Amino acid sequence: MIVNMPVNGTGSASSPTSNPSSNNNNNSSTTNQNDTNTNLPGDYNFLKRKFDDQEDLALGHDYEPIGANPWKKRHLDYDAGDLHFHLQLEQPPSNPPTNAAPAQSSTSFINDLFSYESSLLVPAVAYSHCPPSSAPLDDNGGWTGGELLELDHRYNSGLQAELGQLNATLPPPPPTSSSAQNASNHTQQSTQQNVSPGQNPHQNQHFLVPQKQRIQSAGRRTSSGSVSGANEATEADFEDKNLSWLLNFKFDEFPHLSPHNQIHGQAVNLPEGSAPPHPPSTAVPIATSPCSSSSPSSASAASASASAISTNQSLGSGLVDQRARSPKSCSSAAMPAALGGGGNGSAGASAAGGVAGVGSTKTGRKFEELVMEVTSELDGNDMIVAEHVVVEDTSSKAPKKPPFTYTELIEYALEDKGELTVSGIYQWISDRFPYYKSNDDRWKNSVRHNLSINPHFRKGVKAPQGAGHLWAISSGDSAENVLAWEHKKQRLDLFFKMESINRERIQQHQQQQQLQQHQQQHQQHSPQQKQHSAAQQQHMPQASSCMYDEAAVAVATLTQEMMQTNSGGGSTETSQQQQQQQQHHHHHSHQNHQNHNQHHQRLLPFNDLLSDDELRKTAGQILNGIHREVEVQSVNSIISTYHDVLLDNDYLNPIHKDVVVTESVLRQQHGTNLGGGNNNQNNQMGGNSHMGGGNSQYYITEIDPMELGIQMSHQVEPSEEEVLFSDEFNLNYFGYNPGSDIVA
DNA sequence: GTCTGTTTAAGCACGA
DNA sequence: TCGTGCTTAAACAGAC
Repeated sequence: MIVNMPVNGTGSASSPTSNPSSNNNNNSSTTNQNDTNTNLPGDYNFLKRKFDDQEDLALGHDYEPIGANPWKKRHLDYDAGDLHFHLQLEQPPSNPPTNAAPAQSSTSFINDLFSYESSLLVPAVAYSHCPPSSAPLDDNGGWTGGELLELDHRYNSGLQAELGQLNATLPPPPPTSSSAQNASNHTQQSTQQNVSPGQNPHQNQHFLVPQKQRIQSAGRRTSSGSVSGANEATEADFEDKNLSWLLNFKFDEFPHLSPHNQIHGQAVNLPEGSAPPHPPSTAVPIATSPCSSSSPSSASAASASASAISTNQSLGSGLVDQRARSPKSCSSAAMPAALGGGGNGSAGASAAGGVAGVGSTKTGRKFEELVMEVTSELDGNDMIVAEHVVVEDTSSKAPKKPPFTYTELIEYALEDKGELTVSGIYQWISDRFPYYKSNDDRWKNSVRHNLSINPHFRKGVKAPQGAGHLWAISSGDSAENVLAWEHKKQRLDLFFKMESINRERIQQHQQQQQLQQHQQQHQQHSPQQKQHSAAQQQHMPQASSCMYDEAAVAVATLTQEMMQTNSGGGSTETSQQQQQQQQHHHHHSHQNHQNHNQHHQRLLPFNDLLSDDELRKTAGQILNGIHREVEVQSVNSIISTYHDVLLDNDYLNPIHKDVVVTESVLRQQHGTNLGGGNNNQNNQMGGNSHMGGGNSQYYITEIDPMELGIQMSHQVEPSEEEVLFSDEFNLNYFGYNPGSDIVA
């Protein structure tokens, strides 16, 4: 729909392709200079460059003209009809037109996960019961295009609820002796290969920094001299990164909350004789969703566990029929029909694929209820998730194919470097994705192919040396592309960050195993202690011998990080300290549960989150406010951090229009005055002096006005030049329905 | 010969 | 079933 936002009638009209960052022309060169790849840990500057949409102009190169950009479509379709209030959880630009790129902070880690729903994590091979100690642990294949799309489709729905539940989990308990023993053989080896001692997630946040070679990019973007020290420490991580954990990582439903636990049937029941670790929990093990299997039937056979594992083994790694393991087909197969897991295509329902339970709100439960349930069940159930977890042996696996298309990989590279030769693109990709380090050059052909056929990429001038040309991103980035890029940036960001968490988890697990081994060795010299240990193990729930679930551990890490951040101390506990805390917590559960519950209530933003319905209602109010041209109060013109958004701000209260526009994903568009009038009013869109020219400024959003309860003032059959649906997305979504236009 | 860039084609997955 | 998006493969030509 189009919301008429009357603007100051002065100023020059800008082209429809102008976007909030379009007035950054004068700064582009400066930005480039400042962005000379001085990548520091946690520096995602290259991810921000998308917002310098005029940057190409600053290059001074002549690019081949481009035509229509089919590239956009795919990345916008999934947003149709969904509120994009996830942006509230990010860091809105302090000055949207010029600083549209959200700054990364330590809390962006959380924000990213709030921006995604947990269900983007792909089904895990889980055990319906604790596997035998010798049970092989394996991952279930590589990233696929389908998984990539799955990430997209799961982008917008139900994230608050899931994250609330995510946060309700705690760090994993220390493994029992048996579990440590069982896991030590395979995991220790894997962790030795996958973990650089001493790493922590924060160190890993500079994963985007090229490890070996900084590609010179024709002077505009120089090599980074900052690549040293910490970067070297992560080189092994690059070499050994294995993302299978993320592939195998999904909450089919949340143990505490899903009202549909029963539909998982035996798959979610603890093995007979193994009491739930924390009765009277309703918790179930991480739902088994053996989507690794190429056979939907096997996937739906939630019996999972061993069979699924063996299937995974057979699948092996690498290029094994990735399409057959598309999470879509997989998840849909695995998803119980009882969940009404329809959801074809639409963003809101897309999450249903395999994420069934995820959309807690989709199941008719208010988010607050879920939060209450989470917080209430924290007592005694904190460890549940962590006790039904799986650690995979990823040591022997070849790198998985990243869940990004070639187009995206190229785009990332070009966004990072501005412009690259083909070989530079090769290098950039292979530096960051070990999958492409292989000698197999077929993927290079695909890269070249994509460069050629995709108008999003433009061939620039000849490379200074050698054959080939410099390639760059098309300068035709409009506002919607900025949004699409924001999404993709988050995906990439999340991709690496979750990987970082995984490494941390493995490291902790290794330390725990070593500790357990040490204890066992000590016990061997003390029969009495050994006997005591045996007795302890006898009383230990069988589930405790299960491996840690990567999801749970990752979530626990998230929670820890959040807690630490919220505590304000900024203290960075070592893994051992955290481990000790976990142990302490485990052993003093009752008291600590209470404390922890309070801790959660104090630190976690559950009570500040709104349900989907409420969000939509709120959005409707906001947009109605815009529509009615009520002067919106300025409360916080800058929402800078996660805390601001979730803890300090009440976005039910009136906020500045700038914020509204940003958070409502309104896109600037210029057009003729559809509704007439109101052009003289000042909408206080400060900084957008380029707008106007006698024409109204409109904002386009994906929000369905009818869904928001916005009454159409009247319906106008727009003339050809009045059609503001300039992009393919809107054409597809609104179908030229003039009733979708909101005019003032 | 190798690299680069273009073009065509086939196949698969997915959604409408 | 069809259209679309993506991947992969292959052929070809030009530049180095």
